[in-house]
Order: sequence, then C-alpha cells, then structure tokens
Amino acid sequence: MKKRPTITDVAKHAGVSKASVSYVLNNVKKVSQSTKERVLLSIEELGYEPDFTAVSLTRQRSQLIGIILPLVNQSIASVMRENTYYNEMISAVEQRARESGFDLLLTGLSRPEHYRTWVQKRKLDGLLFFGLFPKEIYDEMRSIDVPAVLIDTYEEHTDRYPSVNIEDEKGAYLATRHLAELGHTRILFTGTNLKNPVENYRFQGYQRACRESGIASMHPVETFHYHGFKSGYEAAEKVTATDATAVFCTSDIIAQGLIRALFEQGIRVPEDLSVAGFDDIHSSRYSIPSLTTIRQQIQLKGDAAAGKLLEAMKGGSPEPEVLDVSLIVRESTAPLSKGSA
Amino acid sequence: MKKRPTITDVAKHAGVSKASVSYVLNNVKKVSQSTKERVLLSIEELGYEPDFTAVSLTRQRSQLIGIILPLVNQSIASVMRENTYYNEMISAVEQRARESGFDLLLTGLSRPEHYRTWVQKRKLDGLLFFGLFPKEIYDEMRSIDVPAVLIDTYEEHTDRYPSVNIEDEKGAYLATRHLAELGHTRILFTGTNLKNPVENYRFQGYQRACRESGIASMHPVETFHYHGFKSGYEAAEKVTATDATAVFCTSDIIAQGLIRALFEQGIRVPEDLSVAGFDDIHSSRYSIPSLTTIRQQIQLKGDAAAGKLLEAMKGGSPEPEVLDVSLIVRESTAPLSKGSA
DNA sequence: TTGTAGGCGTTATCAA
DNA sequence: TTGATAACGCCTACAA
Repeated sequence: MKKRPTITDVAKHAGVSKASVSYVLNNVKKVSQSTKERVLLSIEELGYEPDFTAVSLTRQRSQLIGIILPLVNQSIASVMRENTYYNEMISAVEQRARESGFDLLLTGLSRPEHYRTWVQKRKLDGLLFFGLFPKEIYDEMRSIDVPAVLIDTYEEHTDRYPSVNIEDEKGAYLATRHLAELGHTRILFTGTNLKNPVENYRFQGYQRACRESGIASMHPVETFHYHGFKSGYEAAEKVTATDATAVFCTSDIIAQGLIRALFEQGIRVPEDLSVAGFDDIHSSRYSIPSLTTIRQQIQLKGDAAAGKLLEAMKGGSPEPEVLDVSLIVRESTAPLSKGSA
Repeated sequence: MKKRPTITDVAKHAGVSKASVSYVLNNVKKVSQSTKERVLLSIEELGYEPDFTAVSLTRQRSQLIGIILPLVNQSIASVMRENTYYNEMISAVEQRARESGFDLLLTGLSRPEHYRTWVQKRKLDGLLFFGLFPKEIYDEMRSIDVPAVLIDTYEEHTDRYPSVNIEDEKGAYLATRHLAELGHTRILFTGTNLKNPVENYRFQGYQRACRESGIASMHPVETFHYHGFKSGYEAAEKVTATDATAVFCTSDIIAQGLIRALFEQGIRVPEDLSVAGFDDIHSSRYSIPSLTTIRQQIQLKGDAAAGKLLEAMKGGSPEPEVLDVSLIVRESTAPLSKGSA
C-alpha cells in the first residue's frame, strides 16, 4: 500500500509551501488566484485529503460528535435492542452529521467520572445527550465547556445547554382525553418512573385531562424498569388488579408489552381494555392491534438536535425547542363497552 | 477551564524526561522501579490521561472501530429504525469494544470511493461490515489493509477477511421442515432478494426441506426491499395470490409486516395461514401472535465479530465462525386445518 | 536506565 | 501574498 500523500507532498508538487496549501485548504488568508489553482490541481492529482488526526491535534477538535446513551446493566443494549425510539433518532442524527462532515462516536460510558476525560481525550466537538443523566455529568461537561444538546431533559440544565423536547404534558393530556371521550372513567397511567421529569410532565397531562373530564385520577403504575417490552409485560399484573377500563402508557414499547401480557390472559384489547401509548415508534403501525398513540416526530427531533448542536459548535446559541405532538388513533382504543372489566 | 496536563507536565512534576513517562505509560523498555513509581504518582496526582489525537498521530492508529452499515436512500435509517437486528448486534459490539478501550464510529457512507479515505483520515483500527456491500469496497479496504470482519457475508471475500455467519441453510431448513411436519404441503418462501447469498442459502435450505418432505417447492416471493415491515406488508398481495397454507419469511420483520397485512384482510395467523420468521429479534416474543422463528443469537454474533476484530487488530488471523441456529416454535404456526386457504 | 531529539501531518504566527 | 518555523502531544530510535 503506497502511503497517502501529505500536505508536504502537495506543497512540493505544486511548488509552494505547506502554509500556502493550508491556506487554500481552509480558504483563509488571501491567496493569489494562480497559486490557488496550482494547489487545487495538485490536490486533485495526488488525491490528497487532510489527515483528521493531525488536524485534530493542531486545531484541538476532531470533527467528532459523541452520542451519549443511557447505560443499563453496563450496556446500551437495553436501550437499543427493543425500543427503536433511540435508533430512529440516532439515524436522523447520523445523516445530518455526515452531511456536515462529522462522524458519530457511539458510547455508553460506565462511570460518570470517565466522561470528562473521554471527551477530552477524543477532543469531541460536541455531545448529544439522549435522556437524563446524573447531574454530576453535566457539571463535568460544563467545566470543559464542550457544546452539547440535551434531548428529553428538563430541569435547570436546560438553560445552560440547548435542548430539544416535546410537548410531554400535552401528549399525555391528548391521549387521556381521547380515552375519556370514549367513555372511560377509570383510566390508568403506567410509566417507568415518575421521578423522571419527562414522565412526570406526562403524568401531569394525564391528571389535567382527568380533571377536565370530571373523572378521578388513579394511582399511577410505575415499573421502575427502562422502556422495554418486559416493563409493560410485567406491569400487567398491577394493571389487571385495578378496575381500569383504559390504560395510558408512557411509551409504545411498554404498551406493546402490556398488550402482549393481556393477550396471554385472555383480556382483549381494545374490547376489554383500551390501551394507548406514546412515541409512535415505527412498529406501532404494524402491531396487532395497531397502537393508538401520541406521535412525536422522532426523526425530526433527532434532526433538530443535530442542527442545534452544529449551530452551537459554530459558536451560536441555539434556542431550546419544543416539538409538537399529536394524537394518532388506531386500533388499541375503543369506546367503553358494557362488558368491560 | 484549566488545561489538562500533558506528558510534559507529568515529566516535570516527576522530575524525569518525557521519554521516561512514555516508557512507563506503555510499559516498554526497562524503567527503574523508583522512577516508575514517581511517574505513576505524578500521573495520579495530575490526573493525567494521554491524548488520543496525539497518540493517533504518532502511532498511526486511533483506537477506533468503524461500523459500516448499509445505506438505503442515503441513510442508515431504514436499517436501524424498524428491524432491531442491527441494533442488537451493535450494542453487543459496543460493549465488547468499550471493554477493550475502543470507541465505535458509526456511519453509512454514501459513496464507495469515500470509504478508503474515510478510513485513512480517521486512521480507523478496524472495520465491521454489517452485511454485503459492493465488491469494490472490499477491494478498497484490502488495498489499505485495514483489519476487518464481515458479518453475514459469503463469497470469496470471506477467505481474505474473517467472517461471522450463521447456519443460514440449516435455519431455513428447520423452519420449513417444521411447517411440513405440521402437515403443510404448500409452503411459500418469502425473502427480499435471492441474489443476496444469505437469502440464497436460506432458499436452498427451504428447498431441501421441501424435497425431503416430498412436497414441491413453490416459486419464491421476493420483495426487493430491505428487511422492514413494509416489505412484508406489501408481500401479502403476492402471498395471498398463491394457494400456500404456510409461509417462511427470511426475517422476523418481514413476517411481522406480512402478518399485519393478513390481519387487515381478515386472514388469521396461524388458523388460516402459518407464518414463520428468521432471526428471533426481541419483539418476536411479544408480537401477537408471537412468532415461530429461527433463532440466531444476535448478541453472540456481535460479540464474536467484535472479538475476531480485536484479535485481527492484534495481528492474529481469526478463523471464520459459523454460529448455530435453532427453531423456536411459538404461536404463528399451526397444523394444517381443513379450512385453510 | 534515562534523556535528547526528530517525526507524525496540520495549523498558525510572524517575518519577509 | 507567501514561506519558514514553531507549536500540538506523544512515541521512539539513538545516545549517553
């Protein structure tokens, strides 16, 4: 394998100095038209491409964007292997990043105190946080002031870092109201953990809808697992122990797991129990029954996050963004029927 | 933000030369116990961590592993957002890589001719190919001899690069035989494209099972799409146009899409039509009906691929590996009944 | 065993 | 407008 040409080769070939080549490369400074042409020609002829590792060293930046995913059991597996929510977002980010000349570094770091050095060692240009992390991590990041964008994160971090969120409260409100309008008066809220602000807002939306509909909120079911099938599957027990005729789940994947468990118990959805989800991940249109859910435009969200990060990396101060959501009615919800549980 | 310490700082702090620090860092050469201790102490005190970009430049390698995903419509989205097959594997790879001090670079490159420079610019240490790519890409990679491991790839590339595959032929055979044993005599094969060796082997397995069962193979249905719900959903038309009473699909995601389409047409699975899939992705245990399928241990596959790559990067020559598969019988297949289509 | 110095490929400073 | 040349942070002969 012949070595690839360096800037020195180009300089020689064009009969100019390395500096000049660098100038035209980064079109900085004025370069005479003639040398510029000569340099460009040499670059073309030699098939030269700048070496990122060298550029990284001098520029102190890497053209790399780090994606921070939640770790469950020392692995991002739980988060990637069932719920395509993250994957849909990552793919959107990847495309946007690639178009702008950035590559994506994927990781779930194990220990918070490692983040900082990781970012520094790699000289990451920007970070995308998918979800909420321990507070100390944000502090670490701030101390090395690396641009970052937070997705699905509320709290005080947001006013320091740009964020992309959705109308969580509204989404849950819409779903719950939909169920109420179908005649349900015993509507259950099922989530993973109300300590998470995202879910908490959704719970508030649920409560508001109940209030406005003149029905009583029920004690929420929390699974204390991540958003996966199993979480919903195992929640079934708690769900069936109530007299609810309708359930709002804070994610589609939980809803799907729940529906599966109900199916095994002979409880029909929606005939016996209506179930609504949240996210509108891809599979929800294809599941049986297809899922009534709150659509958040996941790809748009990823794209927006990537866009804001690119802007922040250029020195801008992008505004936080809150994307709208909408109710998608499919097969998993139905009017309250006489025979309901 | 205070600058992070460099090797020079450590050297000063310890009262030795940069070289000595480097020596203990890479424990190369003999270093006296005393200086070694002093250096380690300084490293500890200063919280020093080597800068990867600098190391990359001198060592000519990056501690980075590139993941090459198929691009559909200029995006890896299609491949990541529905079928968790890839995601399950990526997460396994990520964990293994992280444990060994490597980070993952995620990408779907648009143009084959870009791969080479991409790998070189980033000084990637190794590549993981998920699926089959245009031949020219392998040639490019060979020309810069970067270690790589191919997943789900047959053909002559395999004898140059280590590969991880599964018993594709056997898997399809098992599934088809299962359907035949249930009494089905009109069994349909549905895949995306028989030109892909993986699918072709599966077709051969299908044919063998038919032969051994004394039933006629049917003309295969090809969707000519990637493995997604839509692919299966749209295949329904072709499927129902036949007199098949059972269908073997080359992926779970296709099977799920197909089942959904059948559901909409009032065709019950498995009562009216048995459907078997391939992969055993996570959702297949939770779908309704749950899917009879061929299990490939996806995480194991990813882990094996990562392991081989790590070995190859150390200069080893890992053997190709073919993982076993097994039949998982669930709800989507049933004995042929009188009333079947 | 330890230190000096050159090099990795670019960018950036400063003269010329 | 251009060209030396010194960083950037680390590794590694080669010397000492």
